[in-house]
Amino acid sequence: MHTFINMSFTTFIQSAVIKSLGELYGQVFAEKDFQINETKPEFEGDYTVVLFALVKNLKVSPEILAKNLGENLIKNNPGFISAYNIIKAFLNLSITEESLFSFLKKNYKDVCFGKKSLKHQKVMVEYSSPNTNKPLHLGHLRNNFLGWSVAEILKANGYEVSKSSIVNDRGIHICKSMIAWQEFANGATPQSTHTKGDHFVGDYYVKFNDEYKKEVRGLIETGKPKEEAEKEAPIMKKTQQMLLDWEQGKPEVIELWNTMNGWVYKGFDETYKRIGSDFDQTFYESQTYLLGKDFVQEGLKNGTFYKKADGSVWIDLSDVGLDEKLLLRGDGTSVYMTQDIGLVKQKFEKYHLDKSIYVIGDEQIHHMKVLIEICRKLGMPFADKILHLSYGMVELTTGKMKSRDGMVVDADDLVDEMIATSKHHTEELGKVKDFTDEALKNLYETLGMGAMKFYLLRVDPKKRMIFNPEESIDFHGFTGPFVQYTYARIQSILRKVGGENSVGNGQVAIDNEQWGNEKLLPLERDLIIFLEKYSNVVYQAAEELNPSVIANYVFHLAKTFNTFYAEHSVANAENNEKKVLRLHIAVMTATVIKSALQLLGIAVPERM
RNA sequence: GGCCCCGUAGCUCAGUGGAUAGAGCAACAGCCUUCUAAGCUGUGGGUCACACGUUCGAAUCGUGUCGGGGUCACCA
Repeated sequence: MHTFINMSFTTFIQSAVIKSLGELYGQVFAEKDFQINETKPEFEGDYTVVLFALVKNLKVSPEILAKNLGENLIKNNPGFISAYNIIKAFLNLSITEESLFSFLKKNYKDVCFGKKSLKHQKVMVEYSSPNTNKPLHLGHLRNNFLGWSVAEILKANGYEVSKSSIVNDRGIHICKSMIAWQEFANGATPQSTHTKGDHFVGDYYVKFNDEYKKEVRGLIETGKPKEEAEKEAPIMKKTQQMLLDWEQGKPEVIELWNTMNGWVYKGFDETYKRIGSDFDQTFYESQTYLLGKDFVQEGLKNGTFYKKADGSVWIDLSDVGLDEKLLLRGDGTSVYMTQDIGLVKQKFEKYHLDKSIYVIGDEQIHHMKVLIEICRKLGMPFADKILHLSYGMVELTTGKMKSRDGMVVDADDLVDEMIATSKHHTEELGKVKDFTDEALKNLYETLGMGAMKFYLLRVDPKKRMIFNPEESIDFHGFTGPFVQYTYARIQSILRKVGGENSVGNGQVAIDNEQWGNEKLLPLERDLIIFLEKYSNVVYQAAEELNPSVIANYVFHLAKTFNTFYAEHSVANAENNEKKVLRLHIAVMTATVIKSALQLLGIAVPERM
């Protein structure tokens, strides 16, 4: 008899316990009535049923309940549960080796292991969303990696995902760098100065702020109050005039705007290519900022909005604990919120989304709350399908990053540094001296980006994180390269065993070998049990929109394999059965590592 | 001030109702004629901010206090 388990072990145990309890006590329980945990390493067993809640409910002693349940579980599932033991009200269950073997045989080289089939639900993940007045920095990297990874995780769970970005390409801040360029550049261009376009424009944004501060200081010295000085600084006045000219479509302003944005886009494209960000749709605020005036009229008509004496339009949200919110200025121009609602509406109508996820920093939690509430009040059917995936700011040990003051960790610089560091480490170790220049370049990129992405994704998104620019990102321990190294070592084993024909994962011919009679050693058992949990981890990561769940899992997996690797030989195992078993474990570990890292946007090297 | 988030080892972080709270880094001591030492093993390091409460059981839930951050724009 062969027990074939077509669900996760935990799920199977859950339903088995429910069935047994029904037989024993004639009562129907749900999953929430008891807990299944993994058994602590100091005890015998693989999974633990925590019985305290049931003891209370059934009014029996823990010992008797555990004994009855343990025996019934074995009786009903002899192919799956081999033994039980009881400590206090913890019922520890051991899984049969037969189940572990059949699990391994079925899944060991399945690249889709852990992923779900299509569920016909459309999700849009909006991320990155840069301003076109400055280059990307460390905070944007967290956003980009998060958005990309969450999209992959959702795909792995069967969602149809499209990635989008809204480019913030208009407004007063864009005019600031335009004015500064007009005033100080003397016609310089990225080409003439050999500067990357986004950096070139960003430099003028900084220049604007320097000049503005200088002017304000000057005005204060002539006796003007600070507030007045800030309003009257000539460069600021010019900028405000430029914004008006832009909105009226003044040709020379539009031309300059197009030129400078073009420079920035060229720079962004380069960076996006290096960090692996891509988008199925790109929205430009210059094309969407007028959206939303229609629904304002509608809202006025049905009484959701109201007009003040100066003609401005508002909504009152005090009934849900929020303030009044302006939607249209007295002069009829719209604000950020108005545009945002217009774009949301357009997105849902055009793409028929089941969910729209916004990857935006936690400083905008309030804004998104207001946005959703207004949609709800307007009776928009998608109001509750909007999700704000908020993440904490990346702060430096020296404080917050400010583009205005140039106090930032620049994305391009950091990428360069990571790649240089991986080159340095690789050369020092000298293991890949036979690589071609092309292969070396790829390896440096794989490792450098791996270190960086893992570093930013291993932390719970909603927590803010602190980056110390003095200490560069590590390549040892809880890092991307650590996990990549485990993968490369497994490939090395496979090359050794598979000989010349082996070109990578799963290429060793072991499908037809006879094995499964040798008793499992503890580390072998741990690895199989841990591999089995991958499906649950992929599911959990999607539920929580949290890639750190994957990062933590894959690190633990690599760590466990490394311990196993140090203790037991695969290629020179005690006998052929052991060798075949360990090859199954090794191949599956590599398969899961590759799959998990892919969900984080990280590639794996065959050698390193 | 109102609302929201956070506080776990020297540092960076896991752990959200279960067994003696875990990793990595840093420090120290070991391990390369045997599948890659970017690795492995071990040692030291904790009033889980504090107090009270709920519970058979609390880092985890509730209330309060202290400390840090965010936000409450006719900026985006």
